[in-house]
Amino acid sequence: MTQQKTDATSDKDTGQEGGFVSDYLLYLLAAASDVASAQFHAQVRKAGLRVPEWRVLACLSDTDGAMITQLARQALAEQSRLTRIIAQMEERGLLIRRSDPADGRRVRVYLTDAGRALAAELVPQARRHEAALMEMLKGNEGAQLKPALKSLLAALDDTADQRR
Amino acid sequence: MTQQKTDATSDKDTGQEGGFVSDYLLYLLAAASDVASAQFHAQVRKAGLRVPEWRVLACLSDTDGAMITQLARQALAEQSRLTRIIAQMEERGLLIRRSDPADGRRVRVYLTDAGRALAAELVPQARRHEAALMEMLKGNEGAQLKPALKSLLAALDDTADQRR
DNA sequence: GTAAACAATATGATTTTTCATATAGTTTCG
DNA sequence: CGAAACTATATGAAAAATCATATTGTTTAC
Repeated sequence: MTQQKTDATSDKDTGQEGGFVSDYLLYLLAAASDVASAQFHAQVRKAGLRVPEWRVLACLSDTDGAMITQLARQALAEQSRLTRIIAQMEERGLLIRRSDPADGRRVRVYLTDAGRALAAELVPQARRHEAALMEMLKGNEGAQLKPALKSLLAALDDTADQRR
Repeated sequence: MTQQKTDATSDKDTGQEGGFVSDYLLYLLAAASDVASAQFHAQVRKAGLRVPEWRVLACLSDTDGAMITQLARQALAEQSRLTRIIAQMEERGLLIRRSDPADGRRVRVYLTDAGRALAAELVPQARRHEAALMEMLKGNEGAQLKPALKSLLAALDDTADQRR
């Protein structure tokens, strides 16, 4: 019991000897996401953005004129959170909001030149960082990672049509 | 079907047509983690725990007597956050804190019977949920997911020995 | 045309999380 | 031994995120 051993379980290890957690899919996903993102998120903050802001920027650079709700889904954030993030980014001049002429409830969001410039700086950084990660993986089973993740997402999207 | 589609980008789709984001590793990881965890996290909350509390419980059921800092790493939470979570869980009678006789700075955390009972209820639920997920993946490339994630984590742990 | 149902965004109050730093205990080294 | 450097946890203040609900605009069905 209580492996109080200040020995084998030494100070430094993270404790993943082989219990439940270290082989549990949801842990592996969360840990991988956390650890893999950490370095790049530091770059994001150096560029003066918070993580959710970077996500919005990236989404908009893909799909300009998206609506708040769309952005919330894509950027993995809550709607009310997105509303405020968009407001702050608008104040900073990164984007503008325009109500959709076809449906006044909708707010469409467009990058400004400043926003596009920032995206043009960060997206390539993201690509380079991703390339470095992929480089670490080539050869290993890690090479399968992206297809495997897409497969999981596809399977889940099919099933749980709750959120739509 | 009020398909209010202001054109190609219709209402329901998440907008991942094929831009940068939808093929970006860090997005895939974060999204997969989010979506895959959502259902189970709902069960966790029904059991009266918040997600970080569940994580602590699971880690302790693997490694009883862990210290706060260890738990923070394993449960993917900040140290100061962990301190408070542990305090709250102690108040609820799920665990107890004992200062390590060998090193008075360290606080070792042990599950109580109540804590162990709750873990004995939730861990099997987690296993079943995981099994259901794996079931969805068998056949596809998704089957490679766990090895691929482990490979990524291993590669990153090797590199960034920052946090240790 | 209008009330009911619905949909998209906004907002106030609260809870959760982080950040910086304080406190307490330990080790190193002269 | 004792000061400096270090390590583990705690804590106050601030920032971020969430929840419930309000507000505004649109569609449906009579």
